[in-house]
Amino acid sequence: MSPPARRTGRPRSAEADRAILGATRAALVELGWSKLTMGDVAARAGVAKTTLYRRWANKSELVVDAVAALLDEQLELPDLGSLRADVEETVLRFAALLERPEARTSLMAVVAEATHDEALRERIRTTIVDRQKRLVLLGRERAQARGELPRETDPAAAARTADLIFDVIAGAVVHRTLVSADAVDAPWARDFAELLLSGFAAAAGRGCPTSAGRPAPAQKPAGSV
Amino acid sequence: MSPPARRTGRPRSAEADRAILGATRAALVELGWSKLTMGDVAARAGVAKTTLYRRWANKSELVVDAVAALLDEQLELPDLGSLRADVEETVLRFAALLERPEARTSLMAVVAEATHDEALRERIRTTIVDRQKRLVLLGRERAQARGELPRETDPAAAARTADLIFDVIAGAVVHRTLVSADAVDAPWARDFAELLLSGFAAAAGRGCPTSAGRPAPAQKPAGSV
DNA sequence: CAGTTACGCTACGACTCGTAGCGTAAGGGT
DNA sequence: ACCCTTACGCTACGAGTCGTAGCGTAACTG
Repeated sequence: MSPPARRTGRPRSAEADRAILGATRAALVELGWSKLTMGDVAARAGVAKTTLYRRWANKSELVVDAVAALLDEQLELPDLGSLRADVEETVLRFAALLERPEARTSLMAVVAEATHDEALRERIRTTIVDRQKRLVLLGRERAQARGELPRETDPAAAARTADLIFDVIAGAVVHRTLVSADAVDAPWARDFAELLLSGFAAAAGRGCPTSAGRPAPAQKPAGSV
Repeated sequence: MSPPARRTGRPRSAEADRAILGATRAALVELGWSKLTMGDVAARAGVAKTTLYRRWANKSELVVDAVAALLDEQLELPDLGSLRADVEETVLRFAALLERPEARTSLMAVVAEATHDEALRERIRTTIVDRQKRLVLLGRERAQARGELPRETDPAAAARTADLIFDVIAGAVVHRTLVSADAVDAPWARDFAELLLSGFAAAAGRGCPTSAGRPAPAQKPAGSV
């Protein structure tokens, strides 16, 4: 995207970049995705509409970048001394981010567009998904250092598990917030962390899975997961 | 929605209703959400554009109804004899549904619109969310009958747990499919069910969280991948 | 200073939206 | 049968958006 080329000519205005992304977020707050127009963003940013099109091919790509910047600013992994506490806090922070109108309205819209736009899908993957997956990897590292989780022997299985955890956490919070339209509050985060750490039986009010009333179901052969 | 009124005059054509919803789904497959136009749907359905607007105020409401019909057709709870198997199968069925282009592209788009449209949010809640939550309630009933889950004493807590499970399952599948853009296949469903039933420790290795021991060959330092 | 690239501005055709107005089709009440 | 009411198809329309082209000017490089 930024080949070493372009050493000559007038450089692009970094000021304009910031103004445009800021204007995009402001417009998302007021108008939402569907009523946001390129012309409006340009006017807010004090820039010509053509300048937008020189940098982004369409509305979707512009909004992806605006949202990615927001995520990077806001999401950090807490270190509260236990896996459970870190999960709860991360869930709450992510939920707080989704409270922002510009995040709510655009995240889903961009994903929707991406369902029939391969280039946009790739941009989301690199700009948002991969960037946030590091939180899971880091959290696992810390939990392992604390002895809360075993260290995996199979790196491929470990990567699969990390992806799974990422989708479960991010997916649950997004679904609760945007689809079910319910609040992600402290009690919910606590229940959710409990479910993640101990599974169904615990979430239903108990400790270990084997105490659920009958012997735990047959396990898979070693080496899986 | 259908007040006892309107007993006089020409009745609305049920044929037109079906044609319109069918045309909407077909258009979603070919064009996706953003390029779908009311005029195009009308043409496909063989009706006048004004007929669409007499029934739905805008594109979002039309698509919500088209998708809700699709969900009702497709989602049933399997009964395979164990909670684990039922969860896996439900995950796979839901994923198969999300493979359909008309479902992928419109579910997210409609949710995005709903973030700044209270009426649409309500329509989604009653038309989609509440309808599918029954799957969770039914699944729990069966698991309790089999002795796989304890019966809750507190109905309020039980309801909270059911909502939680619903968001976790639906959210994880949607996120995996549409955001991470990875396949929800049998191995993933198996890992996911394992996580839901037994929690982190099981997904990362085995047994109860307290047994997290296991000799740990020092793995890569932080920040890999 | 010459070459190159970015910027602001204006204008434009193509398209979609959602509505209004009209004449016609299809039922119900008496 | 007759009117009344409502739905339908059709056409036309103003408003708004999209994305691009063309122009003159600004900024930076060697």
